[in-house]
Amino acid sequence: MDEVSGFCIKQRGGYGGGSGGTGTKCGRWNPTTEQVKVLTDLFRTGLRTPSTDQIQKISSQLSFYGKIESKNVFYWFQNHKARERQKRRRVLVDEPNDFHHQDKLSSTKYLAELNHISEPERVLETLQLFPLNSFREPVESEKRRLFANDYYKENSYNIGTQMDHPTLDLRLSFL
Amino acid sequence: MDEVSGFCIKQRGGYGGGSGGTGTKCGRWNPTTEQVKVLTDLFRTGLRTPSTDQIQKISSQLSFYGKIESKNVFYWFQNHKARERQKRRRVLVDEPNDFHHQDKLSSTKYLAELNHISEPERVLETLQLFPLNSFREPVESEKRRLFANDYYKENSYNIGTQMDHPTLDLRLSFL
DNA sequence: GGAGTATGAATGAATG
DNA sequence: CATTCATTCATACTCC
Repeated sequence: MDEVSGFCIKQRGGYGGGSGGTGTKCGRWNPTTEQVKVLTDLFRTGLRTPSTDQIQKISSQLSFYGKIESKNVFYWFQNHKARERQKRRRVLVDEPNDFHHQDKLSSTKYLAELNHISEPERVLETLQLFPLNSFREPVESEKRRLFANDYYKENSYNIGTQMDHPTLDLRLSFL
Repeated sequence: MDEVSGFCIKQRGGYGGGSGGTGTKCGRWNPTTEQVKVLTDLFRTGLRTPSTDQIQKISSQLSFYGKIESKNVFYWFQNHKARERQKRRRVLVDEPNDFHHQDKLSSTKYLAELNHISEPERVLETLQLFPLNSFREPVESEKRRLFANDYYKENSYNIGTQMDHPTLDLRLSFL
């Protein structure tokens, strides 16, 4: 990630062949740094969803640096793409406010605040159903539970405002 | 990827937590006791895998107590759930004979955790209970995408005759 | 102050 | 493509 050490020297690269059963638990692919570098370069170049052919070729090339299979390349791109998207989505809605240093409330008071407006909403998760047929004619590819509207922005919760009723219920009411 | 960025670029400038990791340097998120408390309460309530927007909301709330990002919440739940499962599995396998190996563990933390887990714990969220398939039943769903036919050959490197040495050059021209 | 542990972070491997 | 699980790495913390 960003602020982490750059000195992670894993013992990767150990794809030794044979060597008597390889006591090492070669459960999953452990890419070498060269392999990672090449893959990252490819990604940076713009490659996001390589075709089967491309995967084959990449795998062949990378096999020079160590054991690798096509599915590893496939998964690598899948994961890399998904995680970059995820990270972007999070950071987008994350940092804006750093109001976290004015006056520290006690834990009980905070919990009380979380209970504000104990709506009988009872959000049990997995029910993100809400009509979105208002704009845009529903394209066939509009299915998917894309509840995560990318333009999800500020959520005003009145952090430091009126609050009483210091119960320790904490029913996730703010969710 | 950008995992090669020096050391701490991040400073968790004082938000003097109630206790816990105050005074820590920078590097990785060090939750305050209040944050941990709230997260644990949420977990106890039954929340195990919060959705993206739930994560964001939780993060927003917890940011009052100190620096926090969405990914921290994400990882927290991920780890907490995984380790509880891991622990449970370990205990399950670890009980071949009913020896009171309680003396060996001798840790109040362990006891506390046992006490914690044995709680009824109603999961109010997409519980995938129903261990119908928990008994092997090797219904092979390992379809392995389209890469079951991996042409990877261990002895034929240098397919394109273009690399002969890990020079990291690799112009990506083979695509 | 080093061993052992708790835990944050990362990622490979899936599944739907 | 979104989400999840398992495993591992890295580090903060605790206790001799």
